[in-house]
Order: sequence, then structure tokens, then C-alpha cells
Amino acid sequence: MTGKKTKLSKSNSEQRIRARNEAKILKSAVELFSRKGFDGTRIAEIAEASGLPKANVYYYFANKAAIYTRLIEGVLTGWDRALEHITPDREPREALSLYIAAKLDYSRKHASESRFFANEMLRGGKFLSRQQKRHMKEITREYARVIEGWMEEGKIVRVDPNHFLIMLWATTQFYADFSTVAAATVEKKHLTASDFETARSTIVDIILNNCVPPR
Amino acid sequence: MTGKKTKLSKSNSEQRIRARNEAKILKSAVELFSRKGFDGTRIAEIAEASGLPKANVYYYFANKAAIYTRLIEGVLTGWDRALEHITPDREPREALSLYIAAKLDYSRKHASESRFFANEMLRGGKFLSRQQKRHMKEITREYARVIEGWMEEGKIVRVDPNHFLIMLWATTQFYADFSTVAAATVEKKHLTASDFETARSTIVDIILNNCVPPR
DNA sequence: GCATATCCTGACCAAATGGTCAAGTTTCCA
DNA sequence: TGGAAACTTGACCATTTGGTCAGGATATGC
Repeated sequence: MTGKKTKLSKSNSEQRIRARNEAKILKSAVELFSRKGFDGTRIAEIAEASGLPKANVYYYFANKAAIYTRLIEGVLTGWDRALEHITPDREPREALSLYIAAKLDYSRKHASESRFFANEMLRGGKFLSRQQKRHMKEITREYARVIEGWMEEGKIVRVDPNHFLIMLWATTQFYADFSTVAAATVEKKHLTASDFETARSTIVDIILNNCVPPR
Repeated sequence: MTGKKTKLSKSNSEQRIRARNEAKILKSAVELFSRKGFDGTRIAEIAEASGLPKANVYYYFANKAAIYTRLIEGVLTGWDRALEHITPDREPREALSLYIAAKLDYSRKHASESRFFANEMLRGGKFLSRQQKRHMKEITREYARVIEGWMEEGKIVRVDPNHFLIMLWATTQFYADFSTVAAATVEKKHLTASDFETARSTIVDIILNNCVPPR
């Protein structure tokens, strides 16, 4: 490319157009994919929801799978962050409280992303690359070790650390993935911040206060 | 219908053909719908997986939605059954232990049905009729009352009964809905009976042993 | 002002899809 | 054994779908 403006040095306004349109497409796509899955979502629906003509969507993304894999990358980045609270130098009560709060916060603010990923996992996670799967496994193993360490030090009641992690994930993601069920259970149309706070304290009460001896 | 053999009095072999083919179609459909959702699943795929020509599927079911709603009816029947363990005349430890075991048993033996329903809930549960939604709400309310009664009697630590139920659902269904994630977490290709038993004891340890005072 | 890069988009394409139909086959019972 | 009911299924239909293309519009920088 010999033009003065190249892909590697776009002007701000060019970057603004591309960044804005890609963001619009991704935001619409995550909502639709989270409800209808990869196969059930139409490119025309993504286009319509993002306010762009269908051919324009193909201007920014090579194909349907490219949109989908971009979304997976974004979600995995968020997944990692919450787990950062679990470090061996921390007391488990503090670390796990922060983790539970962070997960519930993610469920509240990124319900579409959580549901999108849940949908992908329901179908077996086939869109995740080997590297992404390996990464999740390694991270999980690392955190299971931290939890096991706390158990060995008598800081947490001894249970299977893997199943313990599963429990933390299940109870926090439920509020995003199955928000319709959760809302109906608490007899509301939608979950409120108060519901998430009750969820947090319930999970802390039941899981932490059993597993972590009082100070 | 003036024929000797009518819809209301089919012979055994006729019933055998219809029952067998309907069962084949439903079994294939629940697996496909559980992975790809309503919109993403093709009638041709259901036909192929059940070993029938596509037109034959339409001989037994009016349309795609008819297959889907039949599956929802079946799943709701199963959902009810597990909750039967929660009765006020029982001690909570016994009742909840049985409930957790029943739910995990369902997750192990009916993973496709569980995933199918999870998929439907991910999309907002729009296929459930008003009556079905009301039924689920009433059942949930009834069991929340039983749990609340146990709390008032001091038999269970006081937490929000609705969120307590959510926790029970989340931690047991996870093993069916996200079996790929659970298997990867325990570093196996597939969950075994032993994994379900570890799951059961972990859930009982963490939830019951905290919430229910020792005998 | 002009050349180049980027963006936009209606029309189009081949393949796929939910569903139908008519005719043949099989089953069943009097 | 024959007639009726139930079952089977290849071919077909109209519509939908993922994706492409060519040409025009806009933005930008010298």
C-alpha cells in the first residue's frame, strides 16, 4: 500500500468511523448470538440492529464466524480479570468475597456477554481455539491450586477445589445467563441492583461462611 | 372419521409405529435444539439424526414449533418431579439431600433435556405458555415457603429462600448445561458417575452443612 | 483541486430452508 | 381377501440466507 494513509496509520476520524461501526456491530451481535446462537442468528438481523446495511457488515468483518470469534476473544479477556482476585497472598475470605462480587458485577453489567458465552458452552465450546481452551484450563488449574493451598492451611474447609470453583461460577453466572428465571423466582420482571446484592450476600453467607472459619 | 380404526382407538402395532417414530424424532430434536437452539436447528438435521425422510417428520408433527413445544412439555414434567422432595413434613437435611441428589441424577441422565431447557431460558423462555410460566412460578413460590418455614423453625440458617433455591438450581444444573466446562475443570473429557458423586457431596458439604445445623 | 483511501449500498447470486403434495407402500381388521 | 387407515417419500415450491460486486459517495492530505 503506497498511499500516504495506510492501515497502520489511520487518521483519527477514519479510526473513529471504523471503531464506531465495529462496536455497533459487535454490540448488536452479542445480544443476538446470546439469544439465538451462532446458527440461529441472521446477518440481516445484526445489520438491522446495528443500523447498517448488510453489505456494510461484510465491509468490516470477513464473515459471520469472524464476528463470533471476535466476541469470544472479548469475553475471555473479561473472564480472566475476575479471577485475578484469587491470589495465595490474600486471605480467602477477602479474595473470595471480592471474586464473588466481581462475578456478580459482571453478570449485572455484561449479561449479554455472559449469556453469549453460556450459549457457546451449551453447544460444546467448539468455537474456542485449542489455545483458548488450554488457557482456560491452565488458569483454572492455577486457581484451584490456590484454593487447595488455603484448604491445606486450614483456611477453608476441605472440599474438592475444582467443584468449589464450579459452584462459585454456577451461582454467580446464573443471574446473567438465566436472568429470566431468576427474576421470575424473586417475582420481578427484571433483576435489580438490590437483587444482585441479596444474591451476593446469600452466596457469601452460604458458601464463604461455611467454608471459611470466622476471623 | 368413520373407519374402524380411528385415532382414538389405534391398534398396538399402529401405536407402536407412531410412538416409535415420534420418540426417535423427539430424541434427535432435543439434542439438536439443546446445542443450536430453535432457530439454528434444521428440520433436515432432525430428520437425518432420526433416520427418517424430512416429509415424514411433518407427518408426525405439524411444524418445527410443534416439536419444540412438545419437548418443553416433557421437560416441565421432569422439573416438577425433583421438587417433590421438598415437603414441610420432612427434615430439611433429608429433603434437600434427596433434592440435590435427584437434580444431579437428572443432570447426569437427562443432560440434553437440561441443556435444551437452559437454551430456551437463555433466549428468554418465550416458548413457554403463560400457563407454564405461571405454573413454574406457583411451584417455586410454594417451595420457597417450605424453605422459609424451615428457616422460621430454626432448622435452616436464615437467608433469602428464593436465592437459596436459585443456588440449588445453579449448582446442580451446571453439570448438565455446561458439562464441557465442568469436565474441563476436573480435567476429564467427560464427567463420570464419580464426578457427579463428588459434586453431590461438595454441594451437600457447602450448602447443607452450613445451612442445616448438625443433628 | 485532485488523487487516493475509506466507506457505503442496492442489486445480485447460488445454496439452503420450512413446508407441501401426490402417489405408492404397508399395516390392519372384518 | 379386500378395503380403509396409516405410513412413506421424492420431487417440488416460495422464501430466506451467507456472501459478493461494482460503482458511487465521502474523507483526507498534499
